[in-house]
Amino acid sequence: MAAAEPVTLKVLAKELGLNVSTVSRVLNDPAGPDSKWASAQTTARIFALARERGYTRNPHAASLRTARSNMVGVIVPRLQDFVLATMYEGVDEAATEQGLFTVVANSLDKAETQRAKAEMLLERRADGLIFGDAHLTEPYLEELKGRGVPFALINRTCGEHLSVTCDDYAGGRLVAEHLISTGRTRFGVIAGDPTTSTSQDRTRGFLDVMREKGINVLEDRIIHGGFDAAAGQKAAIGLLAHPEKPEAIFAVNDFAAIGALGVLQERGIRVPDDIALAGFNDTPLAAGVNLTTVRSPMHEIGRQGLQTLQHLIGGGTVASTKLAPTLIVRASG
Amino acid sequence: MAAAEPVTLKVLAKELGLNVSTVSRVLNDPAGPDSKWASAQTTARIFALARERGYTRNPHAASLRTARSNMVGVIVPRLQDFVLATMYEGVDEAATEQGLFTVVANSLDKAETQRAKAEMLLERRADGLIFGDAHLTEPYLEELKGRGVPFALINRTCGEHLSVTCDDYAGGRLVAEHLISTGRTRFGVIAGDPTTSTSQDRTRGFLDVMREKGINVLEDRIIHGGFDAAAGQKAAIGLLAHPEKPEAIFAVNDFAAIGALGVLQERGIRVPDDIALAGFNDTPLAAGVNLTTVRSPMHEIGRQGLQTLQHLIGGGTVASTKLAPTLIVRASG
DNA sequence: ACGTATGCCGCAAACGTTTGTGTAAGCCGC
DNA sequence: GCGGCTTACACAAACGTTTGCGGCATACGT
Repeated sequence: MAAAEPVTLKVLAKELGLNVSTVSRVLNDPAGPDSKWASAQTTARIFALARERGYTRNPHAASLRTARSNMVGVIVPRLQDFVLATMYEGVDEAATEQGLFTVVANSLDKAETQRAKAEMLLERRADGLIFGDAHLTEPYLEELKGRGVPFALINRTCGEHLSVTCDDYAGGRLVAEHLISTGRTRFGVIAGDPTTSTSQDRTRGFLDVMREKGINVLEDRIIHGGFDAAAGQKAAIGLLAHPEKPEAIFAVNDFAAIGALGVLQERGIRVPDDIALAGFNDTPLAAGVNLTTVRSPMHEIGRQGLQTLQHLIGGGTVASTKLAPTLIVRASG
Repeated sequence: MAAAEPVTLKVLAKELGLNVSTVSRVLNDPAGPDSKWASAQTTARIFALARERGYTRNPHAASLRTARSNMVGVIVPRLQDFVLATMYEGVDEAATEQGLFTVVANSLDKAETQRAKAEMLLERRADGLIFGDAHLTEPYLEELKGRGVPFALINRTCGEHLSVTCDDYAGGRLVAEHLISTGRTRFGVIAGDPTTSTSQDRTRGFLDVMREKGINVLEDRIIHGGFDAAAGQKAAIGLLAHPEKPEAIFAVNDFAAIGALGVLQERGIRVPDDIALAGFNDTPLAAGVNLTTVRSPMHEIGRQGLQTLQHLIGGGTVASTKLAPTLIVRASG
């Protein structure tokens, strides 16, 4: 067990009687074994020795030289959120395929934290950023654009900034059409954080259908708050406090829906017989509690988010994307 | 809007009429403003200009020179899992406090993927690794130890390897004592993946109490599988297939418990009147569906996991830690 | 007054890559 | 048999840090 000296291009080159530049070029050539940078024989010898010695390029040296880190930073409200965790998985999967790697950070949906984390990632020389926590008014994104930092949004849109999202408006419509088709006429909405596009678009889609069908959803039956189970519980309690209980509730998010479900069960309200309930995203727990919901392609949103960013970095011309949702009808509604 | 040339030590030094070495030393001195590397005046000038120009150290250059990346790699079964996501948040929080940063990867609980991701992280020159996906037999960890790679385990233990976990055995005991105290005598266990310490320790704790109280839990009432809602559903169906239904079910994991809950409700079985149900971890959804469970300090496990690793890297002497769980009694049991 | 300590700072060599440019040898066509 | 073209490599300069060493003052001790 020798001193375990690191195996660098230099030691490979010396052993092969070559210059580091040649070794570097061959090893980096995407053409692989039939690189045009050396004779077939030399190329083979280089690959053989590199493999034998277990050579791995020092990414710090490479990044220093090329001024590219091959790293993209991802900022999400919170990784604990299944939805964002899934999208991040999609981002990371696509990144790995492209030879990139990702670093993720929680913003807790707070502007200052978002900014701090983003700046930290930029200090680490991220080549680009992906935001999963955009709010409808977002001066920081403008600033970044001004600074020429490449970035893309996932999950939530924000103005004209490049984004990959679910077609939330369409998803809201799906739920509305379904619940109306079951014959209900009084509705409540657990609408999530009003400063986000997901909240707004989903409820807008829902309400547009209601309006089109001539159904009036009272303003005070639309309850805003957060996206988690606790917010769902609180909103449900609010909706049930009305003299005329709703016949169906649309929560724009599965977690909020499950929180609401807990309240209903606690009070002995039968679902869906007394009140129907629908969520959004089709997280596994929705299946676990038989919740009607809208499936959004979370993983794919992440994947395309990274691809979009990469095109942007590559200087290509890219446009925002909206992926289609699917209604999943289960026992709750 | 000039060519936006990067602001390096060199440009600072030139502007100040100093040498880069001086600037570097002052900027790196943990003593901060009263560094002993330069006169108070010079130090002030350096800090002033650095701030004005918005200097940020190039981490690639620094890492190249120092051969330390200040990055630790974290490997988890899956970030979608709330429990591991929370632990990772703890890791990352502690890392940020220490001026480190983290990169996380999913292993999907598969040995090959775990190895592949770990090696990728090491190629990126991670200073150390944290595993949240250890299995009871784990040759790779032995190999890493042999190679001198610093690492720590969180969530699950494995042999004598350094770890920070919840005291799962104690948690299992808590559940057993509680369920017995409610007067039930026939039990079923949804035991999760048997190749993990969490599964084994939690069920062993549970069964030890049962044995101590003279209660016999039949072998076929202990159903193994995964840790997710789907596995919970399947296991619950299995348990209900018995002629004598259990009076209480302990799922070693909240998600599995929620899956089981769905099956019970679907069949019109009242919880807890007909069957009591308890989970493990106290995820927010447990509160959402009023599930009795065991609270494990997930975030803190992550934090201490990082601290442990850091001590290990620093050459200190460290021992494994088990953090105490708390029983949370809710409506389900 | 002389030697030594201390404060303050510069010099220069790494760290491991990537990449523009240089240069021999061999082959071609004529 | 000579110019030009390709093949197959070598040379060397960066990229931005960190850090051992050295040097010149001024202050201090005796």
